Amino acid sequence: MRADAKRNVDAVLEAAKTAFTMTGVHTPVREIAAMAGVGTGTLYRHFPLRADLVSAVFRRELDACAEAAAALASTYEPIEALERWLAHYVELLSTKRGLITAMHSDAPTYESLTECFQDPLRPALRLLLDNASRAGLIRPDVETDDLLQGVAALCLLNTAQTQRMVALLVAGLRNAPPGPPSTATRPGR
Amino acid sequence: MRADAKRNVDAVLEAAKTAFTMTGVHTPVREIAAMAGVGTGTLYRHFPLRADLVSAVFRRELDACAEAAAALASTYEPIEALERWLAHYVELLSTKRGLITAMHSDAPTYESLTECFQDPLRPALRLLLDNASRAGLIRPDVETDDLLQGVAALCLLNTAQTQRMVALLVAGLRNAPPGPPSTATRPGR
Amino acid sequence: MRADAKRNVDAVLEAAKTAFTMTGVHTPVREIAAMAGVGTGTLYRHFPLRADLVSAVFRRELDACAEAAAALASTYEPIEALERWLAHYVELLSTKRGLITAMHSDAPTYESLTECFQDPLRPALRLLLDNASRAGLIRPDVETDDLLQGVAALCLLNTAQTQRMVALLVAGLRNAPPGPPSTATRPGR
Amino acid sequence: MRADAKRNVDAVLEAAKTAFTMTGVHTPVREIAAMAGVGTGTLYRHFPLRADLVSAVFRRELDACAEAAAALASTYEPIEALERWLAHYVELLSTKRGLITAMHSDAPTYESLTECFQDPLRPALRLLLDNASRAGLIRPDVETDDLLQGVAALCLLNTAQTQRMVALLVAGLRNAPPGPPSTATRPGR
DNA sequence: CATGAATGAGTATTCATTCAT
DNA sequence: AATGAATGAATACTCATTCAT
Repeated sequence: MRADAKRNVDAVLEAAKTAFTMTGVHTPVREIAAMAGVGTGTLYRHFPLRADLVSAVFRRELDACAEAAAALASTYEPIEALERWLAHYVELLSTKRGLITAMHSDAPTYESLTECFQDPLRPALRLLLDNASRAGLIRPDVETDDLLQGVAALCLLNTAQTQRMVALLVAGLRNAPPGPPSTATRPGR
Repeated sequence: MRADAKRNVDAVLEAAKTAFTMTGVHTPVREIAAMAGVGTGTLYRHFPLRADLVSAVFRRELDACAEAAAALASTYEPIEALERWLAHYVELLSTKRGLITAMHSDAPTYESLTECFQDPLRPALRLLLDNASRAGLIRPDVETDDLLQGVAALCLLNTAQTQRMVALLVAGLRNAPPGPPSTATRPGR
Repeated sequence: MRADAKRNVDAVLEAAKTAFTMTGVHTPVREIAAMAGVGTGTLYRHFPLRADLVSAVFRRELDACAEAAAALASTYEPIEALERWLAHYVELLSTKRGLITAMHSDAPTYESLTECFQDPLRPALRLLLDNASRAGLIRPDVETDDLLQGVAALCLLNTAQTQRMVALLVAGLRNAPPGPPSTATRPGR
Repeated sequence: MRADAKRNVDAVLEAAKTAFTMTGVHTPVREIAAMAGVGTGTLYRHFPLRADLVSAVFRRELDACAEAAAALASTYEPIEALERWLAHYVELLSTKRGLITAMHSDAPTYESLTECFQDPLRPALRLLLDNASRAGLIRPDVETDDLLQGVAALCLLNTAQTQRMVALLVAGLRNAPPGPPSTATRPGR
């Protein structure tokens, strides 16, 4: 990549980050381009889809969130590690205005968005889930994607509600430990 | 209400119902009016706000869902009644994915929507929650609105995922079973 | 006219008067009808054109203004009588929001408006002009309609400006007395 | 400015000029754009506000009118120069009747319009007024803006009427000729 | 006579995306 | 590669006027 191209990409990324914070991920392309001091064409060249730009902007945070999992896993007990990581995840999503809505909009521009966010985080959550599961603290049959997307959806709620609902979800994870007790408590399932 | 007016209102309601299912709640006014065979002015006369139309369309389903609570409560055990009712609720919402995001969009048009949906259902869920709570089967500190909105948010997932997540939520609702793991790690929760 | 019809007309007139003061002469028909407690159809029956309603509302003021001319003529000197009457006229027009604009709009509804206003006032101004003219105080060749419409147009300006311009007009009326002096001062005209 | 952009601007200006003459300044944006053979977006890019377009269209005429003042001032006697310039001004406005009412409509779109028109003409009229005033031919206390706007308002009348009224205004401007009638009746005016 | 329901034309403005320069 | 000009579809909402009830 040529030096000037790189410079442009960086400028766009910077501008988009600000714009997303101020106006949300729906901020018009022109506005972002203007802030970055580039033409819209340039922006499109590097980020053909809005989702590309969005995920690029949040890439660092995403990676940091993913990486945090290992540290948490080695510091806290499985359940607490999971809870703390989900809190990270919730905060990551909740502070991005319009992000959750965009993820569930049917606009083709945002189509790949969910995957972009899910991909780097999947192994992280998998690790935490496996730890807890191996320790017999949670049911073993939970799909990471269910949780990743479910929690993301819950981020539509206000912060306090989201936190309460996520806590409930975690409690639900634990309430059905593998083995006879589970079967006993919830017959017919 | 004049006979012809009534006829028009019904036609609009019918058209809107179809439209909302096909194209979502964002369907242009003109289109709905055309489907109903009326002028846009007529539609506006009866439903000045988009939210009015949306809630009118779903009013019947909402009421039916709300009424179902009592019957379920007297037929099934508290937890099962709750689960079955939530299943109703999920089914009600699942066909209306655009609706959920509309509710959380910041568009002023949809501002009153959350309340319109919550209002008739709140007492219904409250009843079921109280029953289970009084029987000591679930924790007593759950807000109906949290659950109503939380489950609604989860309806953004695909059907299977939604069902799994809602099941998890219900599991989380249930009192932490007496036993070392849960009580020990998270006392007072 | 039947008693109830008369009642309706009065109610409409009353409502329109208020409406015109509050919102200007452009106030929607429906609003006026609603204020009067009648249907729009009723309003249209009695005042098919907006101009009909407007002039009906101001009829009394118009007549009062017209009648004032005789009194002024017999109380003041010709010029002062004229000035005072024009001040009346200006006030009559200036306080009617949107009236002047309506008079000059090309909307067919307002087409007859200028005439409605001019008609009753023409003789009044004619009287005053003739008095001054006969006394040799103003040039004798001034058309009442020119002045009526010219002053009306000047009412588009703000109050102070209107007054200054009307004063200038009156001064202009006087500056060209019939006879040799006039010819001398403005050769070539 | 790119060649193609320039071409478009010119086309729009041309189209708008025609449109304003034919249909008035209210002519729909779409129509003007269509006449110019450009998209509405293009029109908006160059003239974000309707007032921008209007003043751009008349800019040339306005400037020409303003410039004429100096020539007239050096060719004719003060009063005649003034009269001739006002005739220019009247001619300029007479074809733009909708414009005058637009200027006084309370529509925010046209808010800046009065200033746009007044600004370039103010110095021109000032010059002529000062010349006449210094020569003792007219009263010295006349505001340019009063006259500019007053004459504009009078342009709402038909051509002949406008001319007569403007002539009257000019007559009013002239110092009250020495003589009993005027001086006696209205001393100090 | 009165009512008020129905009609539906009319328009500004935004913005994603393309493509000529 | 970059630019940014051009495109033009898409949509809500108002209100005068008519006419069925």
